[in-house]
Amino acid sequence: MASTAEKVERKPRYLELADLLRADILAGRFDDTDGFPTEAVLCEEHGVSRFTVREALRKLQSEGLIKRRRGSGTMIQPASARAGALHQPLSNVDEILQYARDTQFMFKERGRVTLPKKYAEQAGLEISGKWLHFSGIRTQTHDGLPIALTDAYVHPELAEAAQKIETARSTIFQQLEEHAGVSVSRVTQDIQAVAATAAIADQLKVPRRSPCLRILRSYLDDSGRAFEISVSHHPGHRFAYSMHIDVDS
Amino acid sequence: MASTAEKVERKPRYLELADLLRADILAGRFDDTDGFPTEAVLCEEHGVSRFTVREALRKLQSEGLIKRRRGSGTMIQPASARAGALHQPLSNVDEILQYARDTQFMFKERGRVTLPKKYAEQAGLEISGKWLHFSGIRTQTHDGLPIALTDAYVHPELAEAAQKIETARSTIFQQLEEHAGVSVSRVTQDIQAVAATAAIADQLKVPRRSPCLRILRSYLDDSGRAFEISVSHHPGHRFAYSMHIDVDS
DNA sequence: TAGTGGTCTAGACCACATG
DNA sequence: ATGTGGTCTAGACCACTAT
Repeated sequence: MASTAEKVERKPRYLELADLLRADILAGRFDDTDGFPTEAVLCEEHGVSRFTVREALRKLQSEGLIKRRRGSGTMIQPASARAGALHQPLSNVDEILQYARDTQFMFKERGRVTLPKKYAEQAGLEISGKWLHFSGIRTQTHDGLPIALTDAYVHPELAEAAQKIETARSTIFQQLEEHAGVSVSRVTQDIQAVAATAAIADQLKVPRRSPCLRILRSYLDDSGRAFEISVSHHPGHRFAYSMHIDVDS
Repeated sequence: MASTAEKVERKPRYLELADLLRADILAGRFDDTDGFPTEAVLCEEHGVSRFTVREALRKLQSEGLIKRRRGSGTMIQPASARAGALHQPLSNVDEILQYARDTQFMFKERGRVTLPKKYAEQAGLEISGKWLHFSGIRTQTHDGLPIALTDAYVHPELAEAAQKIETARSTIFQQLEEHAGVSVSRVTQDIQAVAATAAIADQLKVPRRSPCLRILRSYLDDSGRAFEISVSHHPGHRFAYSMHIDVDS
């Protein structure tokens, strides 16, 4: 029998609903009216239970799009307070990945090396095997000044799959997810202020020993193994790491 | 009538449960046995519904204490990767507040000033009125070396209530919550690498112009008003800002 | 196949904010 | 007084993992 009812949906309903509402918010579709709909309204409009609605709204809230208050209702969070020009806003998981997904680096492969000792220590890893090394630089579009210098290292066991990585395409961990069958389950970050070494200063076009923000990221899979380590240096004058956190209680 | 049944509990049950389980985890009470209990077990043991259990576990998960996988079960997240000694771990909202709640500063009141222009700009505020200024320093317990130099500014409208702040007690925003009737609803952070000025270098006991991590925090209330701004400088060598992020999807 | 956590329903009561 | 979101119950089915 030919199936007429398309059964394409694989996403949970609450995520579908969240996608819908997110699009509506970003399109400004609630700005004119009396604001954001009530839970009860959303239940009826979309024919789902309150649980599903609340899960969807929880997601949007964690993304900083909405704000909810008992008694008052749900309000759309203004995208304001983006004063400083050169900020890199990151709030939750999605955004930090977005940060990586939406930008493209030009990487170069640098061959296989042992993980630099200081990075391995800070990431809590034992030094083992030869990791595949990439390095790249990101520049601002309008003035061409570099804002990030990144070194990335791929776990020895994935190095083979990592050979297929195209340096002009998306991010490394994204391509690893595609080709090596791993998936990011957790990201850890260490942020520190360091003085630019000569090599870094030259590439970032800043004076030597000038302050740099160093971000060390570990990408962990389900089993907690770090399959990629990246170290980024950002010029202190041109880069601020910005984040917001909602208080739930 | 004398009430025999004590009605002390004000916290929701899922938070009580989360507190219980958190204490058990940190006490290592699940290390020996077969691991963390099942949802069903927790439901029965504590006489609550699955919803309550799941809310509690969601909390612990967001704190990075546990990790859950469909089919496998709930596992305690190893407290590993705490290699570097001087890390300040922050993961979610609660933890950033914890960070403030669990530590105590010794502040001094510095009188009323206009908000420094560069901080006001970065926080997206208009300069208005005289903010009450506090400053303080935090040192490591074991060697007495300073790891943070903080300047905090309280909104003019709350300055009166802020006069009552005891400089030896808990944090400023915590005391503001008590006495001024405001409550933190959101925290924004800007993290940047800067060179230590002479004054800062001297107090942090680091060479002048050495790299510092500068964290600018805005504490916002329900209506989105920043009622406190704080600026902390941390010595780059002795301080790393560490955070982890779980990927939900 | 059995058991886990993930999703979902249809109810209920409550604390809180607003008119 | 009404309506909001926050908490909570008692069920159910499903996707996934382990055995």
